[in-house]
Amino acid sequence: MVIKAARKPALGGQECDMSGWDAGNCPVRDVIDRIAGKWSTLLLEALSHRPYRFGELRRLVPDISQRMLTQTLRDLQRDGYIEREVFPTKPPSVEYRMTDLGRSLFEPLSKVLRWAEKNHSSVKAARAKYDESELA
Amino acid sequence: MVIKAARKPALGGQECDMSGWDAGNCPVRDVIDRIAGKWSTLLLEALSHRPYRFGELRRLVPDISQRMLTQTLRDLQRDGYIEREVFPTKPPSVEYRMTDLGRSLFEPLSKVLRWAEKNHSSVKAARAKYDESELA
DNA sequence: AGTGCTAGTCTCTTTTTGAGACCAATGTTC
DNA sequence: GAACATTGGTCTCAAAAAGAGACTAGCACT
Repeated sequence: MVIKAARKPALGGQECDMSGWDAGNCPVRDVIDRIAGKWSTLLLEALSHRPYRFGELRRLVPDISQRMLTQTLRDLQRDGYIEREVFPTKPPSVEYRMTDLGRSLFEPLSKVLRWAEKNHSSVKAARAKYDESELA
Repeated sequence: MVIKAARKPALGGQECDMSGWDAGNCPVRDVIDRIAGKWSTLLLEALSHRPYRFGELRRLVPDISQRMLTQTLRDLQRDGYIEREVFPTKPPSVEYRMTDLGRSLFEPLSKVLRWAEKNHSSVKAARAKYDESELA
């Protein structure tokens, strides 16, 4: 067929293995989908430094809504990355702190964060280039 | 870590200086927000193995809509992680392949993916525990 | 002559997110 | 002693994003 002949040969010459990579039902997605949220990494980053209370996190991340802060914290807690402790103070305060599991996740995750920090300019350059070529 | 409350946005507009961690305006967020999408990591994982065509990716990830596949690929391309090449075959085919920048990103990212794979059971256990305690 | 392939786009509906009011109990201020 | 702020949320409604599915074009195959 013409299409196959004209196409550039694929790398490796081996059909994708995909062993352990079930797109529809894989464990990786089950975990990643949760920490891939817009706010999850941000909160994990914050809580990797030290425990924070709800209001502190809210001030720390000014553009998160209370609703999403509550929800994201609850999701992270449910997956076992952070703990929630209520202190019976006068207005009861709530503290969130990272668990061992969370710390273990944050170790590789922080490397992606550092990559992002380091390569931000390359990404911005790529965007500028793309936007310019699209303009034509 | 020092938390600065919202100050008057001066010339630069940078408000939060938390030892290199600017919540509101930081390069890390600018990069992470894009690769934190539901489908981004999945497509990067696929394209890390070998180049794929649009339809191949669609079959590979059956539960992505064509709309989101197009959009996610375009975002990844815009940020410079993947390249798009059109082959003038009879029904024109389009191939997507990872760039050097994409590969450089995928190196730390793949470690998170492997963490997810390895710790899936811990996360599932945490969820079960949480759900049970919530039920009470 | 009908069907399928290609890589999308367009529209419509459903889900997710954001903005902001509201809560109850206490503490501080005037 | 009345007003107002602070605690960690929840609730509602509007806006944005995502999903489902129809539609496109030219050509190959049957």
